Amino acid sequence: MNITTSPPSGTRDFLPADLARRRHLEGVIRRVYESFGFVPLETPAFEHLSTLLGKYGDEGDQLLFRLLHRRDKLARALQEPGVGEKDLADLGLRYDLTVPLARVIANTKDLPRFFKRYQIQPVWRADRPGKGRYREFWQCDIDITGTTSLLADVEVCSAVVRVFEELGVRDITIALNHRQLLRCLIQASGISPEQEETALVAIDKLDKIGLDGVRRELAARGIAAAAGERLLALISRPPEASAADRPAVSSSAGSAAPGVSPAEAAELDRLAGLLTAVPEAAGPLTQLRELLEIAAGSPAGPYLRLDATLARGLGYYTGPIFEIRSPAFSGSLGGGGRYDGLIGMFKGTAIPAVGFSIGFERLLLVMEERGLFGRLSCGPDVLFCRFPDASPADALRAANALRQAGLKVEVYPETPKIGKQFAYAESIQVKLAAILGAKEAQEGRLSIKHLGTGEQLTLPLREAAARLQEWAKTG
RNA sequence: GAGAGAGUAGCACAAUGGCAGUGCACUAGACUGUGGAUCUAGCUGUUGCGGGUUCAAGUCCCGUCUCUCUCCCCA
Repeated sequence: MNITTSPPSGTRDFLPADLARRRHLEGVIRRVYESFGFVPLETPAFEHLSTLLGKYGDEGDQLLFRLLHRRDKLARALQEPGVGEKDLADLGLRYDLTVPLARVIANTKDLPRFFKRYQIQPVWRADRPGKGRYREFWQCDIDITGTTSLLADVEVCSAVVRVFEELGVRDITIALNHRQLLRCLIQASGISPEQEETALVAIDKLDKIGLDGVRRELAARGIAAAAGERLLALISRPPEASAADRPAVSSSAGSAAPGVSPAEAAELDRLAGLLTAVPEAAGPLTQLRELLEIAAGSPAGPYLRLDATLARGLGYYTGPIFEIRSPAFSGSLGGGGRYDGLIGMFKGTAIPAVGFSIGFERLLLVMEERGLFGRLSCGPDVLFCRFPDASPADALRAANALRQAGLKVEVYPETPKIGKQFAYAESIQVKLAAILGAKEAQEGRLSIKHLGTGEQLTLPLREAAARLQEWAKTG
C-alpha cells in the first residue's frame, strides 16, 4: 500500500532550482523595502483563533485553517453535548500578515512611534487551488503604523512600485479607491446599508464580467434595478479621452491639483460632481486628491489610477485601498490599504496604519513566464575528482584548502573512471573540476580542468585555488 | 462551494476489449589518468485505489482518491 508522495494540494516542494529563483526575488524585495526604511518582523505561523476571527469578513473566517485542540482537550470537547465546529479548535494558521502585525503593535510597548516593518513569510488559506493560487503562499508586506498622514500611503505604494520596476515588470497599474467613498456611492444610488456588502461584491467584478454581468448579479442578489443602474452609472469610469480631445486641466474649475494627471483629475471631478448631495463624500474625495498630489512626487505617481469599482475583500480597510494589476495575470499581484481601526480591536486606543502586500508567488509566476530570471546558480563551483591511487584523506585535505580559499566545493565520494566523475559534474551544472591522483599528491600539486573549454593544468595547490577562483568568476 | 478534463516506468507520452510499449533519463561496456557525440547491452510497472461486466479490461460501467483547468473568491 503506497501512501501518496505528492505534497497536499495547494502546497509545493521547492527544489534547489526553485529556491534559487525564490531567494533571488526575496533578496530584491528585501533590499527595496529596506531602502525605504522598513525593518523586518516575523511572527508565528499560528495564532489564537480569537486573534484571527472577525477581521477578514465572513469569507475570510471560512478560509481559516484551524488547528484542533490537542490531546485530551479535544476528547473532552467532543464529549460536550451539542458540540460545534468552533468548540474543537482554539488556534489557526495565519491568514495574512496584517492582523498578526496589529496584534504585535497592540502587545509591544516600546516600538518606535512610526513603526515601519516589512514581513516576508508564508500565509495559509483553505481555498481551492488554481493558477497562481495556493493554500500556502508567501506575502511580502510593508506597513506603517502610527500616522494618518497620506504620505505614508504614498510611501507604501512607492516601495511596491520600486520592487516591480527593479524586476523589470513595468506594465502594472495601482488601482486606487476609498472605502468610505464606495459607501457613499452605494448610498447615493439608493441601495440600503444592509445590502452594501452584497453590492460591493458585485461591482468588484465589473472588469471581469462586464456591465451586463454586474447588472444580472445585482438583480440576482435582490437589488432594485433602478438602484443598480444608478450605482453602475456612478462607478463606471468613462473611457479615456484621447490626448487630442481631452480638455485642458484648468477647464475643470476648482480642481487644480498640482502634478496630478489630467485623466485622474477628471475622474476625481466626475465623482465629486455626482456626490454633491452626499456630504460624507467630501472627506474621502479630498483624501484621494491629496494622495494623488503627494504621489506626484514619488515613484508611485505614474502608476496610480482611480477605480471606483475596486472593493477588496478584507473587512478591516477604512480609507484608501490599492490593488496591483497587470495584463500578465488575471488576478491581482498585490493589494493593500489603510486600516485605522484594526489595531484598536486588540487594544483600547486606536492606532492608524496603512500597508501594502505583494503576492510573492504571482510575481514569481509573471517573472518566470517572461523569462526575467537571468542565469541563477546556487550549486558548487568545483567538483573535486579523485583517482583511486589518491587517498580520501588527501582529497579532503586539498578540497578543504579550496573551500578556505572561498570556493564552493563538492567532493566526489567514490572513484569510478575519471570520465564518469566529469560527466557527473556536467550533470549538476558544475563547470570546474579539481583532480587529485598519487602523482599530484606526492608533489603537493593539484590538477584543475575547465570542463567548458577543456583547458587543464597542474599547479601548486595555492595557485590552483587562485586559478579556479578566476574561472569561477568568469563563469 | 459549482462545472469540465486527466491519472500507464523517475520524466514525456503510446497501446481497435486480445502478450503493457516508445523516447528521454539511469546502469554497464566499446584504450584502467580525462566528460559531452555515436554504438551495444541492461534496468525500470500492483496501468491512482476498490468493486462490477466479460472467455479476456490500461481500454467499458459504478464508486473513491489525487491532480489540472474554468467559475467564485483572492495574493
